[in-house]
Amino acid sequence: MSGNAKSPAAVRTVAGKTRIQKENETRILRAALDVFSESGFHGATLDRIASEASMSKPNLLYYFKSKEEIHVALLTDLLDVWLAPLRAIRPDGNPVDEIGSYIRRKLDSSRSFPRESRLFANEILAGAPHIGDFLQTELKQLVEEKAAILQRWIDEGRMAPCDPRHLLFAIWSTTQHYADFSVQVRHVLGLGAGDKSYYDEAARMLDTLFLGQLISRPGSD
Amino acid sequence: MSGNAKSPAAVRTVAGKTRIQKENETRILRAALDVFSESGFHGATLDRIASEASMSKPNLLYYFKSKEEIHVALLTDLLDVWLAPLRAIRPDGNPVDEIGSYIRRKLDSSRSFPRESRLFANEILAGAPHIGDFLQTELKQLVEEKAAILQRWIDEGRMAPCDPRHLLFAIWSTTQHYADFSVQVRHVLGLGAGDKSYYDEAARMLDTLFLGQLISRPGSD
DNA sequence: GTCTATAATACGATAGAC
DNA sequence: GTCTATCGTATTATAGAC
Repeated sequence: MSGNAKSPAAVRTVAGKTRIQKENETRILRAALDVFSESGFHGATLDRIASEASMSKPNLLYYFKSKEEIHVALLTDLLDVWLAPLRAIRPDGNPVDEIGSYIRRKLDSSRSFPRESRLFANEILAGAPHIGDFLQTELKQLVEEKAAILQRWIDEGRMAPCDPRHLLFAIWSTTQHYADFSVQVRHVLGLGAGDKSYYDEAARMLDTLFLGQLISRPGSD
Repeated sequence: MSGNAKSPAAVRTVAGKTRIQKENETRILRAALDVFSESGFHGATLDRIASEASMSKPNLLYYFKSKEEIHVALLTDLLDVWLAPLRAIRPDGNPVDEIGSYIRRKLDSSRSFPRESRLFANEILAGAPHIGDFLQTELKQLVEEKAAILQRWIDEGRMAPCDPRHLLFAIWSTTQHYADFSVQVRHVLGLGAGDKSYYDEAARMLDTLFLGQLISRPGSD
Protein backbone atom coordinates (compact mmCIF):
# COMPACT_ATOMS: atom_id res chain seq x y z
CA MET A 1 0.00 0.00 0.00
CA SER A 2 2.06 2.89 1.25
CA GLY A 3 5.73 3.83 0.91
CA ASN A 4 8.17 1.55 2.73
CA ALA A 5 6.83 -1.93 3.44
CA LYS A 6 10.25 -3.57 3.60
CA SER A 7 10.06 -5.36 6.94
CA PRO A 8 7.57 -8.19 6.64
CA ALA A 9 6.32 -8.45 10.20
CA ALA A 10 6.07 -4.75 10.97
CA VAL A 11 3.20 -3.11 9.11
CA ARG A 12 4.29 0.47 8.64
CA THR A 13 2.23 3.55 8.05
CA VAL A 14 3.12 6.38 5.72
CA ALA A 15 4.87 8.05 8.63
CA GLY A 16 7.28 5.10 8.79
CA LYS A 17 6.11 3.98 12.22
CA THR A 18 4.32 0.82 13.20
CA ARG A 19 1.10 0.96 15.13
CA ILE A 20 2.83 -0.36 18.23
CA GLN A 21 5.52 2.29 17.94
CA LYS A 22 3.00 5.07 17.85
CA GLU A 23 1.06 3.58 20.73
CA ASN A 24 4.14 3.25 22.90
CA GLU A 25 5.40 6.73 22.10
CA THR A 26 1.99 8.10 23.02
CA ARG A 27 1.98 6.18 26.29
CA ILE A 28 5.43 7.46 27.14
CA LEU A 29 4.59 11.07 26.32
CA ARG A 30 1.39 10.91 28.32
CA ALA A 31 3.20 9.52 31.34
CA ALA A 32 6.05 11.98 30.92
CA LEU A 33 3.64 14.92 30.84
CA ASP A 34 2.25 13.77 34.18
CA VAL A 35 5.65 13.44 35.77
CA PHE A 36 7.44 16.46 34.26
CA SER A 37 4.54 18.81 34.96
CA GLU A 38 4.32 17.63 38.54
CA SER A 39 8.02 17.56 39.42
CA GLY A 40 9.84 19.63 36.82
CA PHE A 41 12.64 18.36 34.61
CA HIS A 42 15.17 17.59 37.34
CA GLY A 43 12.58 16.32 39.79
CA ALA A 44 11.24 13.84 37.27
CA THR A 45 12.86 10.41 36.96
CA LEU A 46 12.80 7.91 34.12
CA ASP A 47 11.81 5.28 36.67
CA ARG A 48 8.56 7.08 37.44
CA ILE A 49 7.83 7.82 33.80
CA ALA A 50 8.46 4.21 32.84
CA SER A 51 6.33 3.03 35.74
CA GLU A 52 3.42 5.30 34.80
CA ALA A 53 3.74 4.14 31.20
CA SER A 54 3.73 0.50 32.38
CA MET A 55 7.02 -0.07 30.61
CA SER A 56 10.56 -0.99 31.55
CA LYS A 57 13.12 1.79 31.64
CA PRO A 58 15.32 0.32 28.88
CA ASN A 59 12.28 -0.13 26.70
CA LEU A 60 11.34 3.48 27.24
CA LEU A 61 14.85 4.46 26.19
CA TYR A 62 14.41 2.38 23.07
CA TYR A 63 11.82 4.92 21.90
CA PHE A 64 13.50 8.08 23.19
CA LYS A 65 17.27 8.25 23.39
CA SER A 66 17.33 10.33 26.55
CA LYS A 67 15.29 12.01 29.24
CA GLU A 68 15.91 15.34 27.56
CA GLU A 69 14.56 14.05 24.24
CA ILE A 70 11.25 13.20 25.89
CA HIS A 71 11.12 16.62 27.46
CA VAL A 72 11.84 18.40 24.17
CA ALA A 73 9.22 16.28 22.38
CA LEU A 74 6.61 17.34 24.92
CA LEU A 75 7.52 21.02 24.64
CA THR A 76 7.52 20.93 20.85
CA ASP A 77 4.12 19.27 20.75
CA LEU A 78 2.85 21.86 23.20
CA LEU A 79 3.86 25.04 21.44
CA ASP A 80 1.32 24.95 18.62
CA VAL A 81 -1.54 24.25 21.00
CA TRP A 82 -0.26 26.95 23.28
CA LEU A 83 -0.28 29.62 20.61
CA ALA A 84 -3.59 28.70 18.98
CA PRO A 85 -5.66 31.17 21.06
CA LEU A 86 -3.36 34.06 20.20
CA ARG A 87 -3.31 33.16 16.51
CA ALA A 88 -7.10 33.29 16.51
CA ILE A 89 -7.26 37.05 17.20
CA ARG A 90 -8.75 38.63 14.05
CA PRO A 91 -7.83 42.10 12.84
CA ASP A 92 -11.34 42.76 11.53
CA GLY A 93 -13.07 42.18 14.86
CA ASN A 94 -13.75 44.65 17.63
CA PRO A 95 -11.75 44.93 20.87
CA VAL A 96 -14.40 43.60 23.23
CA ASP A 97 -15.20 40.51 21.17
CA GLU A 98 -11.63 39.66 20.18
CA ILE A 99 -10.00 40.26 23.56
CA GLY A 100 -12.94 38.67 25.32
CA SER A 101 -12.70 35.55 23.18
CA TYR A 102 -8.96 35.42 23.63
CA ILE A 103 -9.27 35.54 27.40
CA ARG A 104 -11.92 32.84 27.37
CA ARG A 105 -9.79 30.60 25.17
CA LYS A 106 -6.73 31.11 27.33
CA LEU A 107 -8.70 30.42 30.50
CA ASP A 108 -10.18 27.30 28.89
CA SER A 109 -6.63 26.18 28.05
CA SER A 110 -5.68 26.71 31.66
CA ARG A 111 -8.60 24.63 32.87
CA SER A 112 -8.32 21.88 30.27
CA PHE A 113 -4.53 21.61 30.03
CA PRO A 114 -3.12 22.47 33.44
CA ARG A 115 -0.26 19.99 33.06
CA GLU A 116 0.78 21.56 29.79
CA SER A 117 0.65 24.97 31.42
CA ARG A 118 2.85 23.85 34.29
CA LEU A 119 5.27 22.15 31.93
CA PHE A 120 5.62 25.44 30.08
CA ALA A 121 5.91 27.42 33.33
CA ASN A 122 8.65 25.11 34.59
CA GLU A 123 10.56 25.57 31.36
CA ILE A 124 10.35 29.37 31.45
CA LEU A 125 11.16 29.51 35.15
CA ALA A 126 14.28 27.45 34.46
CA GLY A 127 15.38 30.05 31.93
CA ALA A 128 13.81 28.48 28.82
CA PRO A 129 16.86 26.33 28.00
CA HIS A 130 15.00 24.38 25.32
CA ILE A 131 12.61 26.94 23.84
CA GLY A 132 14.62 30.14 24.06
CA ASP A 133 14.91 30.25 20.27
CA PHE A 134 11.19 29.78 19.85
CA LEU A 135 10.49 32.67 22.21
CA GLN A 136 12.90 35.00 20.44
CA THR A 137 11.68 34.21 16.94
CA GLU A 138 8.27 32.63 16.46
CA LEU A 139 6.57 33.94 19.59
CA LYS A 140 8.13 37.40 19.28
CA GLN A 141 6.95 37.67 15.69
CA LEU A 142 3.43 36.51 16.52
CA VAL A 143 3.21 38.94 19.42
CA GLU A 144 4.34 41.80 17.19
CA GLU A 145 1.73 40.87 14.60
CA LYS A 146 -1.09 40.77 17.12
CA ALA A 147 0.19 43.80 19.03
CA ALA A 148 -0.09 45.77 15.80
CA ILE A 149 -3.78 44.92 15.66
CA LEU A 150 -4.28 46.08 19.23
CA GLN A 151 -2.27 49.22 18.52
CA ARG A 152 -4.57 50.05 15.63
CA TRP A 153 -7.56 49.76 17.94
CA ILE A 154 -5.81 52.10 20.35
CA ASP A 155 -5.08 54.58 17.58
CA GLU A 156 -8.74 54.45 16.60
CA GLY A 157 -9.69 55.36 20.16
CA ARG A 158 -11.38 52.06 20.86
CA MET A 159 -8.98 51.12 23.64
CA ALA A 160 -7.06 53.02 26.29
CA PRO A 161 -3.48 53.84 25.30
CA CYS A 162 -1.17 51.14 26.59
CA ASP A 163 1.63 48.91 25.37
CA PRO A 164 -0.26 46.05 23.67
CA ARG A 165 2.52 43.59 24.40
CA HIS A 166 2.15 44.22 28.11
CA LEU A 167 -1.59 43.75 27.76
CA LEU A 168 -0.85 40.30 26.35
CA PHE A 169 1.51 39.62 29.27
CA ALA A 170 -1.33 40.52 31.65
CA ILE A 171 -3.71 38.14 29.89
CA TRP A 172 -1.13 35.35 29.88
CA SER A 173 -0.27 35.75 33.53
CA THR A 174 -3.81 36.04 34.89
CA THR A 175 -5.14 33.07 32.94
CA GLN A 176 -2.15 30.76 33.39
CA HIS A 177 -2.04 31.61 37.09
CA TYR A 178 -5.10 29.42 37.65
CA ALA A 179 -3.22 26.39 36.32
CA ASP A 180 0.32 27.10 37.48
CA PHE A 181 -0.59 28.31 40.98
CA SER A 182 -3.70 26.19 41.38
CA VAL A 183 -2.46 24.82 44.70
CA GLN A 184 -2.27 28.30 46.13
CA VAL A 185 -5.64 29.29 44.65
CA ARG A 186 -7.32 26.25 46.14
CA HIS A 187 -5.68 26.63 49.53
CA VAL A 188 -6.61 30.30 49.79
CA LEU A 189 -10.18 29.60 48.71
CA GLY A 190 -10.43 26.55 50.97
CA LEU A 191 -11.13 24.10 48.15
CA GLY A 192 -10.20 20.43 47.84
CA ALA A 193 -7.59 18.89 45.59
CA GLY A 194 -9.52 18.28 42.39
CA ASP A 195 -11.91 21.20 42.77
CA LYS A 196 -11.90 23.51 39.76
CA SER A 197 -15.08 25.37 40.63
CA TYR A 198 -13.15 28.62 40.93
CA TYR A 199 -12.90 28.93 37.15
CA ASP A 200 -16.40 30.40 36.83
CA GLU A 201 -15.60 33.20 39.23
CA ALA A 202 -12.22 33.62 37.55
CA ALA A 203 -13.92 34.14 34.19
CA ARG A 204 -16.16 36.84 35.69
CA MET A 205 -13.18 38.54 37.30
CA LEU A 206 -11.19 38.65 34.09
CA ASP A 207 -14.18 39.98 32.15
CA THR A 208 -14.57 42.77 34.66
CA LEU A 209 -10.86 43.47 34.70
CA PHE A 210 -10.14 43.48 30.99
CA LEU A 211 -13.47 44.43 29.47
CA GLY A 212 -15.19 46.52 32.10
CA GLN A 213 -14.21 49.27 34.41
CA LEU A 214 -13.04 47.88 37.68
CA ILE A 215 -13.03 50.98 39.83
CA SER A 216 -15.65 53.70 39.69
CA ARG A 217 -14.15 57.14 39.84
CA PRO A 218 -16.19 59.99 41.31
CA GLY A 219 -18.45 61.48 38.64
CA SER A 220 -17.87 58.78 36.07
CA ASP A 221 -21.45 57.58 36.37
CA MET B 1 26.29 40.67 79.66
CA SER B 2 23.92 38.39 77.86
CA GLY B 3 22.56 34.92 78.55
CA ASN B 4 24.92 32.07 77.83
CA ALA B 5 28.63 32.96 77.77
CA LYS B 6 29.84 29.49 78.64
CA SER B 7 32.32 28.74 75.87
CA PRO B 8 35.37 30.95 76.39
CA ALA B 9 36.62 31.29 72.82
CA ALA B 10 33.30 31.70 71.07
CA VAL B 11 31.75 35.03 71.87
CA ARG B 12 28.05 34.45 71.62
CA THR B 13 25.25 36.89 71.05
CA VAL B 14 21.89 36.84 72.77
CA ALA B 15 20.66 34.61 69.95
CA GLY B 16 23.22 31.98 70.95
CA LYS B 17 25.21 32.27 67.75
CA THR B 18 28.73 33.44 67.23
CA ARG B 19 29.49 36.14 64.71
CA ILE B 20 31.15 33.66 62.40
CA GLN B 21 28.12 31.39 62.58
CA LYS B 22 25.80 34.15 61.52
CA GLU B 23 28.15 35.23 58.75
CA ASN B 24 28.45 31.73 57.36
CA GLU B 25 24.74 31.06 57.55
CA THR B 26 24.13 34.29 55.69
CA ARG B 27 26.66 33.37 53.03
CA ILE B 28 25.07 29.96 52.60
CA LEU B 29 21.54 31.33 52.37
CA ARG B 30 22.58 33.96 49.88
CA ALA B 31 24.28 31.38 47.66
CA ALA B 32 21.38 28.96 48.06
CA LEU B 33 18.89 31.63 46.97
CA ASP B 34 20.90 32.09 43.78
CA VAL B 35 21.03 28.39 43.01
CA PHE B 36 17.53 27.34 44.11
CA SER B 37 15.84 30.22 42.31
CA GLU B 38 17.75 29.50 39.13
CA SER B 39 17.43 25.70 39.05
CA GLY B 40 14.62 24.76 41.41
CA PHE B 41 14.96 22.42 44.37
CA HIS B 42 15.86 19.27 42.45
CA GLY B 43 18.03 21.08 39.89
CA ALA B 44 20.11 22.69 42.61
CA THR B 45 23.10 20.84 44.04
CA LEU B 46 24.95 21.30 47.31
CA ASP B 47 28.15 21.40 45.28
CA ARG B 48 27.07 24.56 43.48
CA ILE B 49 25.72 26.17 46.63
CA ALA B 50 28.92 25.39 48.51
CA SER B 51 30.98 26.67 45.61
CA GLU B 52 29.04 29.93 45.40
CA ALA B 53 29.37 30.32 49.15
CA SER B 54 33.14 29.69 48.89
CA MET B 55 32.81 26.86 51.36
CA SER B 56 33.38 23.13 51.39
CA LYS B 57 30.32 20.94 51.15
CA PRO B 58 30.82 19.25 54.54
CA ASN B 59 31.27 22.64 56.13
CA LEU B 60 28.03 23.80 54.59
CA LEU B 61 26.35 20.73 56.06
CA TYR B 62 27.78 21.66 59.42
CA TYR B 63 25.47 24.70 59.42
CA PHE B 64 22.44 23.11 57.79
CA LYS B 65 21.71 19.43 58.32
CA SER B 66 20.34 18.87 54.83
CA LYS B 67 19.57 20.41 51.48
CA GLU B 68 15.93 20.56 52.43
CA GLU B 69 16.71 22.47 55.62
CA ILE B 70 18.38 25.22 53.60
CA HIS B 71 15.39 25.34 51.29
CA VAL B 72 12.91 25.59 54.14
CA ALA B 73 14.99 28.29 55.82
CA LEU B 74 14.89 30.36 52.63
CA LEU B 75 11.13 29.94 52.22
CA THR B 76 10.45 30.77 55.85
CA ASP B 77 12.56 33.91 55.66
CA LEU B 78 10.76 34.87 52.48
CA LEU B 79 7.17 34.64 53.62
CA ASP B 80 7.08 37.73 55.83
CA VAL B 81 8.69 39.88 53.16
CA TRP B 82 6.35 38.40 50.61
CA LEU B 83 3.22 39.33 52.52
CA ALA B 84 4.29 42.80 53.61
CA PRO B 85 2.65 44.58 50.65
CA LEU B 86 -0.68 42.87 51.28
CA ARG B 87 -0.55 43.56 55.00
CA ALA B 88 -0.09 47.24 54.21
CA ILE B 89 -3.55 47.66 52.67
CA ARG B 90 -5.48 49.98 55.00
CA PRO B 91 -9.24 49.75 55.52
CA ASP B 92 -9.60 53.52 55.89
CA GLY B 93 -8.08 54.38 52.52
CA ASN B 94 -9.79 54.68 49.17
CA PRO B 95 -9.73 52.02 46.43
CA VAL B 96 -7.55 53.90 43.96
CA ASP B 97 -4.86 54.80 46.48
CA GLU B 98 -4.81 51.50 48.33
CA ILE B 99 -4.95 49.20 45.31
CA GLY B 100 -2.60 51.47 43.39
CA SER B 101 -0.06 51.40 46.21
CA TYR B 102 -0.43 47.65 46.57
CA ILE B 103 0.27 47.09 42.89
CA ARG B 104 3.29 49.37 43.01
CA ARG B 105 4.67 47.58 46.06
CA LYS B 106 4.13 44.16 44.48
CA LEU B 107 5.75 45.28 41.23
CA ASP B 108 8.67 46.74 43.18
CA SER B 109 9.03 43.40 44.95
CA SER B 110 9.10 41.69 41.59
CA ARG B 111 11.82 44.01 40.32
CA SER B 112 13.90 44.06 43.50
CA PHE B 113 13.52 40.42 44.55
CA PRO B 114 13.16 38.34 41.39
CA ARG B 115 15.05 35.41 42.89
CA GLU B 116 12.71 35.33 45.86
CA SER B 117 9.75 35.43 43.48
CA ARG B 118 11.09 32.53 41.44
CA LEU B 119 11.87 30.53 44.58
CA PHE B 120 8.26 30.99 45.64
CA ALA B 121 6.95 30.17 42.15
CA ASN B 122 9.00 26.98 42.03
CA GLU B 123 7.63 25.93 45.39
CA ILE B 124 4.00 26.54 44.39
CA LEU B 125 4.48 24.91 41.00
CA ALA B 126 5.87 21.83 42.74
CA GLY B 127 2.66 21.62 44.78
CA ALA B 128 3.80 23.68 47.78
CA PRO B 129 5.24 20.68 49.67
CA HIS B 130 6.87 22.90 52.29
CA ILE B 131 4.47 25.82 52.66
CA GLY B 132 1.11 24.17 52.11
CA ASP B 133 0.19 24.76 55.75
CA PHE B 134 1.13 28.40 55.51
CA LEU B 135 -1.08 28.86 52.45
CA GLN B 136 -4.05 27.19 54.10
CA THR B 137 -3.82 29.08 57.36
CA GLU B 138 -1.86 32.33 57.51
CA LEU B 139 -2.22 33.38 53.87
CA LYS B 140 -5.87 32.32 53.68
CA GLN B 141 -6.67 34.33 56.81
CA LEU B 142 -4.84 37.41 55.57
CA VAL B 143 -6.58 37.22 52.21
CA GLU B 144 -9.97 36.96 53.89
CA GLU B 145 -9.18 39.96 56.05
CA LYS B 146 -8.14 42.11 53.10
CA ALA B 147 -10.89 40.76 50.85
CA ALA B 148 -13.40 41.99 53.42
CA ILE B 149 -12.03 45.50 53.00
CA LEU B 150 -12.36 45.29 49.24
CA GLN B 151 -15.86 43.85 49.59
CA ARG B 152 -16.87 46.84 51.69
CA TRP B 153 -15.66 49.16 48.95
CA ILE B 154 -17.70 47.16 46.47
CA ASP B 155 -20.79 47.35 48.69
CA GLU B 156 -20.28 51.11 48.92
CA GLY B 157 -20.30 51.31 45.13
CA ARG B 158 -16.69 52.43 44.88
CA MET B 159 -15.60 49.37 42.92
CA ALA B 160 -17.19 47.09 40.36
CA PRO B 161 -18.75 43.95 41.81
CA CYS B 162 -16.24 41.11 41.69
CA ASP B 163 -14.77 38.45 43.92
CA PRO B 164 -12.07 40.38 45.81
CA ARG B 165 -9.97 37.26 46.25
CA HIS B 166 -9.76 36.82 42.50
CA LEU B 167 -8.79 40.48 42.18
CA LEU B 168 -5.87 39.72 44.48
CA PHE B 169 -4.98 36.70 42.33
CA ALA B 170 -4.93 38.97 39.29
CA ILE B 171 -2.60 41.43 41.03
CA TRP B 172 -0.32 38.65 42.20
CA SER B 173 -0.10 37.01 38.80
CA THR B 174 0.45 40.14 36.73
CA THR B 175 3.13 41.57 39.01
CA GLN B 176 4.98 38.32 39.71
CA HIS B 177 4.90 37.45 36.02
CA TYR B 178 7.61 40.04 35.37
CA ALA B 179 9.97 38.21 37.72
CA ASP B 180 8.97 34.58 37.17
CA PHE B 181 8.64 34.79 33.37
CA SER B 182 11.26 37.49 32.85
CA VAL B 183 13.06 35.37 30.27
CA GLN B 184 9.95 35.23 28.11
CA VAL B 185 9.22 38.93 28.63
CA ARG B 186 12.72 39.88 27.57
CA HIS B 187 12.78 37.55 24.58
CA VAL B 188 9.42 38.79 23.30
CA LEU B 189 10.44 42.42 23.79
CA GLY B 190 13.88 41.81 22.27
CA LEU B 191 15.79 42.87 25.38
CA GLY B 192 19.13 41.65 26.71
CA ALA B 193 19.77 39.48 29.73
CA GLY B 194 20.00 42.01 32.53
CA ASP B 195 17.64 44.56 31.02
CA LYS B 196 14.79 45.49 33.36
CA SER B 197 13.67 48.58 31.47
CA TYR B 198 10.29 46.99 30.82
CA TYR B 199 9.20 47.65 34.39
CA ASP B 200 8.25 51.26 33.66
CA GLU B 201 5.88 50.23 30.88
CA ALA B 202 4.62 47.40 33.06
CA ALA B 203 3.71 49.88 35.79
CA ARG B 204 1.76 51.99 33.31
CA MET B 205 -0.03 48.93 31.98
CA LEU B 206 -1.09 47.74 35.41
CA ASP B 207 -2.30 51.23 36.34
CA THR B 208 -4.44 51.32 33.22
CA LEU B 209 -5.69 47.80 33.78
CA PHE B 210 -6.54 47.96 37.47
CA LEU B 211 -7.25 51.65 38.03
CA GLY B 212 -8.48 52.92 34.69
CA GLN B 213 -10.84 51.74 32.04
CA LEU B 214 -9.00 49.71 29.47
CA ILE B 215 -11.55 49.53 26.72
CA SER B 216 -13.84 52.35 25.69
CA ARG B 217 -17.36 51.20 25.06
CA PRO B 218 -19.52 53.12 22.60
CA GLY B 219 -21.21 56.04 24.36
CA SER B 220 -19.21 55.76 27.57
CA ASP B 221 -17.52 59.06 26.89
C1' DG C 1 34.88 24.99 62.56
C1' DT C 2 37.00 23.22 58.66
C1' DC C 3 38.97 19.85 56.04
C1' DT C 4 39.84 15.16 53.18
C1' DA C 5 38.07 10.96 52.30
C1' DT C 6 34.39 8.19 51.58
C1' DA C 7 30.04 5.89 52.31
C1' DA C 8 25.41 5.22 50.35
C1' DT C 9 22.35 5.71 47.05
C1' DA C 10 19.68 7.43 43.12
C1' DC C 11 19.61 7.89 38.49
C1' DG C 12 20.54 8.13 33.40
C1' DA C 13 21.99 5.18 30.08
C1' DT C 14 23.90 0.80 27.90
C1' DA C 15 24.97 -4.30 26.98
C1' DG C 16 23.38 -8.22 25.49
C1' DA C 17 20.13 -12.26 25.75
C1' DC C 18 15.73 -13.59 23.92
C1' DG D 1 10.71 -4.86 20.80
C1' DT D 2 11.30 -6.15 25.35
C1' DC D 3 13.67 -7.83 29.05
C1' DT D 4 17.39 -8.51 33.07
C1' DA D 5 21.53 -7.05 34.60
C1' DT D 6 24.66 -3.59 35.20
C1' DC D 7 27.81 0.27 34.34
C1' DG D 8 29.18 5.02 35.37
C1' DT D 9 28.31 9.01 37.38
C1' DA D 10 26.33 12.64 40.18
C1' DT D 11 24.86 13.77 44.54
C1' DT D 12 23.44 13.77 49.43
C1' DA D 13 25.35 12.99 53.59
C1' DT D 14 28.72 11.21 57.14
C1' DA D 15 33.25 9.80 59.44
C1' DG D 16 37.01 11.24 61.47
C1' DA D 17 41.51 13.85 61.47
C1' DC D 18 43.12 18.41 62.58
